Amino acid sequence: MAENSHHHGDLRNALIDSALALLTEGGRESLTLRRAAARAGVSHAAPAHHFDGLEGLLHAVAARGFQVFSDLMRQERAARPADAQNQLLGITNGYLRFAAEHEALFNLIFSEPMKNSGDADLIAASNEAFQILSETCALFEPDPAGPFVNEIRVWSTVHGYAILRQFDRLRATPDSAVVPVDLVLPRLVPRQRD
Amino acid sequence: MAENSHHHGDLRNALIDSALALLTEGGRESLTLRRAAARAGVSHAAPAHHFDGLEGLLHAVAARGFQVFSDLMRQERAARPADAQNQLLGITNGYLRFAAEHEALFNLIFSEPMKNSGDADLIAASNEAFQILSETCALFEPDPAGPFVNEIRVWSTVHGYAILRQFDRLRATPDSAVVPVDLVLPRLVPRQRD
DNA sequence: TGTACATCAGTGAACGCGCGTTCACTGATGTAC
DNA sequence: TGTACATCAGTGAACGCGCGTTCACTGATGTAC
Repeated sequence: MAENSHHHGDLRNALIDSALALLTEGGRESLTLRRAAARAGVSHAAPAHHFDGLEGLLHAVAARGFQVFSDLMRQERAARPADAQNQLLGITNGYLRFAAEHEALFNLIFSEPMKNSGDADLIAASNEAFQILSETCALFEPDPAGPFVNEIRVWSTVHGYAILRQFDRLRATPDSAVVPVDLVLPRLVPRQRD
Repeated sequence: MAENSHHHGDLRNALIDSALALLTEGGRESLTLRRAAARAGVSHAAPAHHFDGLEGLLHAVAARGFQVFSDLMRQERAARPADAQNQLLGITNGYLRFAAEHEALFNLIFSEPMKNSGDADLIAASNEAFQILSETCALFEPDPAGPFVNEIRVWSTVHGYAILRQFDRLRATPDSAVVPVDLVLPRLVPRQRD
């Protein structure tokens, strides 16, 4: 692909990269189609060839966000011993790292416009992330109350914990220590080997 | 106060009311200073006399949001038997009702611009809501791991549960039943009477 | 291999829009005396 | 009680801004033959 070419080659991905950078630097409010285009070194009309408006770009960014999210969880899980408890801690650690290190992106993927998006890529990426959490919960005995109960318990807890941390609500007073996530997670029973 | 008066009388509160209505009808994106003014039947320049820009209005709306939040929790708690478990269920029910019935407002009060706001009213209202949850947790034995652990466990769980519900993630498949919150909350030990 | 041509991705000017903000103003309210 | 006056809350015109979108265009790419 020639330098100064009229054709970019992979503008779609370049725009998503630019959008992620804008998000990181200035949060959701500083992410616009025009800014993403400028940052990718392209005219402001160019994105229209790749995304269905700003919302289309947001969906694509969120889909990419879920991929980063999944990668972090898998990475943290792989770095730990294979027993259920450690695997779960890996997942939750990845979850919390994502919320902390990619705060604006984390907030975006769980924001209003991502509900019922209908965007196939986004739905797939989101399902994949949730799948990772689910399969790790499968290392434990199912809660007697029914299937999927453990998944929701873990997932609710870690998500809420991430949000409370964003608002610095994890300590009783400004002086006291933060309550660590290990103390907060439900205590599940590892599945018996047969 | 005369009809058609040049002076409104209680414009500040009227603007907050208008803002809440806009929020309910169209979400955060449809809440602007100009629209709130128009809805309150006042010129678009009037809000400047009462709020420090859009952000000031948002903070005031969020403070009011936390009051509604607190009221709902107290109301649900008061409607139940006095034992610890029922009181806690009341609180969480209020929490979840607020998230469901005032979704945009719920999302606003936990949104980026509300972090480190420095707005005294907002901080007070937010502390009050959290206080209600804390005092209800005080009906249970503290977790041996330390103070404030139960608070964070309950709070993380119910908050995460509310978010997952917004994204319809409380069921394993579109056909299966929603996992109810009672199964998800941590099982705490009621405090012994002395 | 070369030529003609269709397709496609990016350009740049132009558009209208709603936004927050400023400003001189006005008219009502409240206070001093 | 009445008058003068300061204060304050709301007006309406005007501003500049960045936004998304449209449109005719151009130049590169890819394909048919």
